[in-house]
Amino acid sequence: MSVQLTKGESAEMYIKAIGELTLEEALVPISTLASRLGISPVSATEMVHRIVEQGLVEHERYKGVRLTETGKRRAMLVLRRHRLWERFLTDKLKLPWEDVHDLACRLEHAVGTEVIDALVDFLDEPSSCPHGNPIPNSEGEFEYSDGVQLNTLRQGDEGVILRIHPESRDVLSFLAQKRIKPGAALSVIDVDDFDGLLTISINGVDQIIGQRIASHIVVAA
Amino acid sequence: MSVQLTKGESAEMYIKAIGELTLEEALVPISTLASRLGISPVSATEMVHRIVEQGLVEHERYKGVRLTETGKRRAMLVLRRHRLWERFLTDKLKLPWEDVHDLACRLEHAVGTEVIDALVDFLDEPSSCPHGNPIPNSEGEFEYSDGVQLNTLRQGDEGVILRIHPESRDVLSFLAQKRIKPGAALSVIDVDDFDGLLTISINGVDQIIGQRIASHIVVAA
DNA sequence: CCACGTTTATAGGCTAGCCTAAATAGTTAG
DNA sequence: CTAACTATTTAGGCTAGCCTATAAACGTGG
Ligand SMILES: [Mn+2]
Ligand SMILES: [Mn+2]
Ligand SMILES: [Mn+2]
Ligand SMILES: [Mn+2]
Repeated sequence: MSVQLTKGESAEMYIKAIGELTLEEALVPISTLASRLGISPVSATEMVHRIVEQGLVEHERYKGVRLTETGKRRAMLVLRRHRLWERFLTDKLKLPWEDVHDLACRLEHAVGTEVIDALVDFLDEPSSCPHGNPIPNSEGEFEYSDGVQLNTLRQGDEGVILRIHPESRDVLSFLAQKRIKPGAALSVIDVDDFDGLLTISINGVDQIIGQRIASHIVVAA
Repeated sequence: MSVQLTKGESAEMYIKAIGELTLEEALVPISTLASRLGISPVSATEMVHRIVEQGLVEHERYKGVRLTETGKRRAMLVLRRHRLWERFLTDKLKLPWEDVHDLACRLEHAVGTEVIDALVDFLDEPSSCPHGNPIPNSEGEFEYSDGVQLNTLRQGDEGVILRIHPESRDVLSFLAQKRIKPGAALSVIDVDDFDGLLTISINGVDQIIGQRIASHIVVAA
């Protein structure tokens, strides 16, 4: 009769986070990981030791962590589940763009391949999440299309928004409110000399946004 | 940025199980609960104390447990989520009848009202799970249509299968294999004098089934 | 009415994940 | 080359959920 409750969702969140942070730096400091997960550095270190034991990551002392091949595959499969659930929640259930990220973060741990494969069929093999990030295939492989962070653009530059990365509820609801989404064309009207505030024209409207938020917006190169 | 992992799935499983077992006896002995959940009686007793503290159940010493109003509502909402996910998994994802119960048992804890309400719309407000059990409404209310357990029928009795209850992977795959599902008409050809083996005619085929499995099959009165 | 079986409690233990405070080790800028 | 800063470890603690072994309390059949 036994029912079996999950355990080990944490490990999945750790490797997923490492996978996402690896896009920025090859070696992720445990402190960065800890703050991303909202966990104390001490606890993060403990958990890192556990997942090192499990062969999911390598740790270079005082430098940071890196996923092993196994770990990378596992992490990408979590990301796959996450992004597929996001597609389902937005496309089929019509839930708000800014809500689905957190909801998918719960669902991503609940069920495995059987459901996910069926979900892929049901959704007609989508290639990206609603926020523009690519969905890894069943082997955990995927490619990011080339793009640059909006905060690196200068006055006069133009481009189309490719994706929002990394995703978080705060960032997404801020952007939803300003109607800034993947697919939108934009041009940089001005970049402030002091704080780097960007004045951009998007959907025919001028908006002023800061460096922090701009770093989450990836624009086609 | 904190991520928040669930905890408390166990409590949901306990109250759900109590809710289901209450159909048979008003006061559920902790031992019954324990064996249903595949947990030791000592651990089940501990957990019962915790959910008593939380006001979800009442415990009559040496008799058993009973859901409080709050507990009943909560339990029925878990059941609601469970049965809705089952419908989704069978109707939309085309997953096997006998697989969806266990899968839904994972999904039922993952997300709350926002997703479930949207799911109800998406599924066009289904009234029962694929195994014939009614889906409680958003207040946790529902009604079982009248029915009797197949093992209480005698030779010559006829009826239509209403539902399978209680559900479990073993029971469902056994029945799937024998193509015994809700909606099917059956008649009792014979009841064995010694072990109560039932010979039934269903879908034009004769089948012999035991008392244990027959007790999971509810037939229209 | 009392012995036997069931139910509950007690005692002692375990793992996963989290925490803080304080000590120590490594890196790097000046 | 060392002080300051950062990264990690150590120590000590906590909760939720599980476990086994053993003891005590209860309730009922004969
Ligand atoms: Mn998650
Ligand atoms: Mn996304
Ligand atoms: Mn469950
Ligand atoms: Mn069902």
